[in-house]
Amino acid sequence: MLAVIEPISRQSGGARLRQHEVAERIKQYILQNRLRPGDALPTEAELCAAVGASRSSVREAIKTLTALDIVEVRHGHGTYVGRLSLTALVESLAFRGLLSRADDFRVLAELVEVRQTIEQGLAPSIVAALDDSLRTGLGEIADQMAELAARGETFVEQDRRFHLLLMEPLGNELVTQLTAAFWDVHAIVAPTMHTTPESVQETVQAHRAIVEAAAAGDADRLSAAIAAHYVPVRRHLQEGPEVSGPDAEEATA
Amino acid sequence: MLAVIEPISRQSGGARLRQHEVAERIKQYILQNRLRPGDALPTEAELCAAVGASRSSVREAIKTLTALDIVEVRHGHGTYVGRLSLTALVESLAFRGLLSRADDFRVLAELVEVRQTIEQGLAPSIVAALDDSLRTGLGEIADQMAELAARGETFVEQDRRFHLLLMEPLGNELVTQLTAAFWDVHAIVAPTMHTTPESVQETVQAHRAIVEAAAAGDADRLSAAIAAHYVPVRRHLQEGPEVSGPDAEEATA
DNA sequence: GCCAATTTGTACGTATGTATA
DNA sequence: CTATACATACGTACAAATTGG
Repeated sequence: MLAVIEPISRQSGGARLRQHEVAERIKQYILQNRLRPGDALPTEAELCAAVGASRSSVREAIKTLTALDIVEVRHGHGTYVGRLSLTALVESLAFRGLLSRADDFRVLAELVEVRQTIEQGLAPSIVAALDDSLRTGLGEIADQMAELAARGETFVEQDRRFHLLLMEPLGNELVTQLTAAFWDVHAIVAPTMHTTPESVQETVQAHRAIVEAAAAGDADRLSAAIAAHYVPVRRHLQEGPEVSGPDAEEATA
Repeated sequence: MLAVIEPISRQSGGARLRQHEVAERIKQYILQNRLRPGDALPTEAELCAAVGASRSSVREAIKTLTALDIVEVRHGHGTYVGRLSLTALVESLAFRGLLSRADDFRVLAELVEVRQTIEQGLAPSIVAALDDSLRTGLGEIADQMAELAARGETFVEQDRRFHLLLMEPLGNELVTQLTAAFWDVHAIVAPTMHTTPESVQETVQAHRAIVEAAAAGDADRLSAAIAAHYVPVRRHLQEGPEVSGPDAEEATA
């Protein structure tokens, strides 16, 4: 079972780091055995014996792969193939945004441009893949937003689900995950962004317009509605960093 | 200097892992001291003393942050703030692609759809930001491609530079980095993709058409040229996995 | 609920490789 | 070339979490 992993030759050409070699071996092991997310990996002790490295090196290699969600470790249970999510992208981009947040929101502005480009560009595909359940689903979320806004409450989770539901019928898992990732980054870097009463109403109306355009099956109208949706977001980002979010301690958690 | 980092209280609410706490402290240290990529971080020994953790925990935390390019370690020199690149996204997506490659190219097909959506969606902005140096730059790369193709050689690096140069004038660093990242993922998962003589010629012509459309300042024509550019790519992906690339050992390196 | 086995997490000491002065 | 500072690797011991009897 572990025969596929061969010990590392000390003098193997490139004098690279031990942990890198080990990480490569583990990736190869997953690929060659065609493992899937959730499948069990050898224990640390077995890996040490298999690749001929110390436990420290094996653990540091595992740490790297864990950060990329290639492997997943459960304390006291074992090591498994990870879900290969985009958590690494979220953490990396979020930290970049937090670093530049004090100066300006350039990173976030760029992110919004990417989000808008993707959503508008996929508008034709969205109307083509339209579905009754999707129509009603989007409508319900928009209704919930209006309700919550009327009560003076926020609707961050509804907003996230709305944009994910919009992308879901495309059947493109990467698009869905990128949408979620970008939304999460935005939420981490500027969580309390549009909370003024006016922009809340503006946002509710924008989502309504998107629902109606999608229901009408008009791609151009949908594209325009999406563009309008991001107008208040862009405006807040240009107003400067004084809107601010929580302190660094909580933001990175 | 290190006073900002406070020791970790054992009983601080969530009974989380040591290394996670340490990683958070390091991130906070970077944020609170407003460090920039390349700035020096305390040595491992100093970090140990500052957060009250052992070398093992500190090193594992650093490993996690290194994978996200939040910190960068130079052997025998020290630890520094990382460049915050998208290497983590590349590694993660590339491995996902390699995992599914044996079965199909679904992941890669999804990636191409995202690339095409972004490039087409930004076509209007590109023609708006057009520049003489950009025009000539794109033209030169296209010429090089044609030359190399005539000699029966490949032009992977030219292809990469072409698409990066196309995005550069937008001034959106995230778009540029995402373009590079997606291209790299594609190159890792399917490096020897379009090498049949016909598709090579097709690709050369496609890039020519993009240059001409951009030079003409016609956004719709540019969008169409980009769409045409991806047609042969999509075709190869649909043809199935038998085109194959290198074995797993080299692919993950 | 308790105990024991397995597995990962943390700590510490030591030696080695690497870069700088 | 020597000395110093630092990261890397190895090994051992123990703590914490999970599972099963």
